[in-house]
Amino acid sequence: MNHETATTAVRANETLHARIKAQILQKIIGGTWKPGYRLPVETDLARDHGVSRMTMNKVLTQLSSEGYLVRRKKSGTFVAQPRSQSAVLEITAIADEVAALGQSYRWELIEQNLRCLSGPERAGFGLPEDGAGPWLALRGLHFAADTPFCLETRVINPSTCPKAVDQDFGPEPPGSWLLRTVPWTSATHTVRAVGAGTDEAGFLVLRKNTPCLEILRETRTSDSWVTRVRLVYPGGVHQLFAQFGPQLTPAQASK
Amino acid sequence: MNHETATTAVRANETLHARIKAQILQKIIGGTWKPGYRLPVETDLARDHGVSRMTMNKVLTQLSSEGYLVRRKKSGTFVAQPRSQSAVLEITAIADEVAALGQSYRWELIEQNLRCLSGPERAGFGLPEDGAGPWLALRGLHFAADTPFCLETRVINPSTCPKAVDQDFGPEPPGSWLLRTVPWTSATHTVRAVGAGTDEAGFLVLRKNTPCLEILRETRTSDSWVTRVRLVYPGGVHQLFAQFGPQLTPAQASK
DNA sequence: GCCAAGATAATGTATGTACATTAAATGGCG
DNA sequence: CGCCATTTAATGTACATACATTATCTTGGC
Repeated sequence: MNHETATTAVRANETLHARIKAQILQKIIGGTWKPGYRLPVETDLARDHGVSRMTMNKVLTQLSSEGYLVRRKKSGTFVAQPRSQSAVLEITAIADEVAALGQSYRWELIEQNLRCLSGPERAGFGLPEDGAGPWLALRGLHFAADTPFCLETRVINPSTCPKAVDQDFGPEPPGSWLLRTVPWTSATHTVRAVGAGTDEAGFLVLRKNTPCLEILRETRTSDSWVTRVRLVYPGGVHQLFAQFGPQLTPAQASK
Repeated sequence: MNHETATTAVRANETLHARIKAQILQKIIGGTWKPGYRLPVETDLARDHGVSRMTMNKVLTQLSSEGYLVRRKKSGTFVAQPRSQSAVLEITAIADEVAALGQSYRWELIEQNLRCLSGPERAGFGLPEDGAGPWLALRGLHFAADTPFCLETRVINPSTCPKAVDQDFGPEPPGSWLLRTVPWTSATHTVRAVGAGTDEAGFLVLRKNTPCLEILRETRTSDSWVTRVRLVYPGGVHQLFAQFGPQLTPAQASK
């Protein structure tokens, strides 16, 4: 039955549903199927991939429980809207964050340039010394109720996100724009406590050396990075929040 | 076939495998089945619960992918070891953390008392004013290579963990002891940047007001809290690290 | 032209069966 | 006694089938 089209014949030895899951996931994170897109019905997908409905069901159920798809009876199966940024660590798009506090939000662009970075700048983003193409450098301030709330310093990789170069980030901050524009991403966060430097203190209206939370986030698509951002929050004001059950990474059981 | 024993007849209307999953999970988080315990084989469990092997397989597969169980072919199915603390946010048991850096580790107990807390102390743990039973109050320092690395301030709820009262936390820090002792837990983390207070600065050998990461963690079993701990790390030294794909909390798909 | 009742099309759940995979247990042979 | 081949007991995967559930669509009555 399963007649293996030429394209799928490549990677063998994984399980059947794992392979199919990967194919579908590729369409989602690659942006071929955009958020909201309704995919073919289960039975058709099963037929197209040459598997039984049960197997396709397993794939779709998994993708749904992982948050890539949303399924509704009778209506069909849809590509999910990107969850702002990790439901786990509640670092939401900053505008949402402020809105959640019931305060008015404003964004102010400070710099937008396609340029190379200085050594210290590169170090601040954890970027290597070598791959030094010109990048889109951005900086801006987020205000809540007219008080500066977060200083954002960002680079965008123009080779993975060329559209960003022509975009004007005056009206809309790059975070939410990227969220809308770039398909699916995974992110890495690093959190530290730092004292406000001279310019941070200036922008955030703090005394120098006030403790601040620094969040460094690297966002990637499949294999190259899209953007790196450093967010500096006045320490006491902001807090991260995370909740866990025992989950992920199956532990070793003793014999 | 499914003759519904008196005990299981209680909660109806959930799906079959959800109910069975809940029953098994209860044995795990309740501690009836301890970490490392080998559970009956799939076919027996299926028979005992009056369902098909496939259904039981679904339950066990899910619990395994959620990290409660570990399954090995031929060997059987085992209750997983509690994953130190959230594989997600890599806040591991502190000794592991230091070991990962390849440094020698030492723990030094400062205080261990069954007593009531002062108002400010309670506030520091985010505890309410009312429920003010006497608690086990602990404080101690973690050293890496003979440098103080983290100041730990903790309360343990004696009503959920009575054994802790008689335990001597001189040799072993309470974090890892609890990890071994208390069955399964979920945790809530709050992260802030603070300036070192007078006593923190003293213990950690810092100048007052040095930026520090403060991690407040509340650990719970099913419905009451077990312990609350405040960990204060010198800012630059420590960093949290978290990696995400899009996951959890299925998003709404547009129609 | 509106509303309600029923049909329908999609996903959701459960079962039975078959065979694959793997690592432990076993047994025989040197 | 120890090693290697074989058996076997457990989980892992895939398929076919049946029926349940539910939101949408359709149809018929007024």
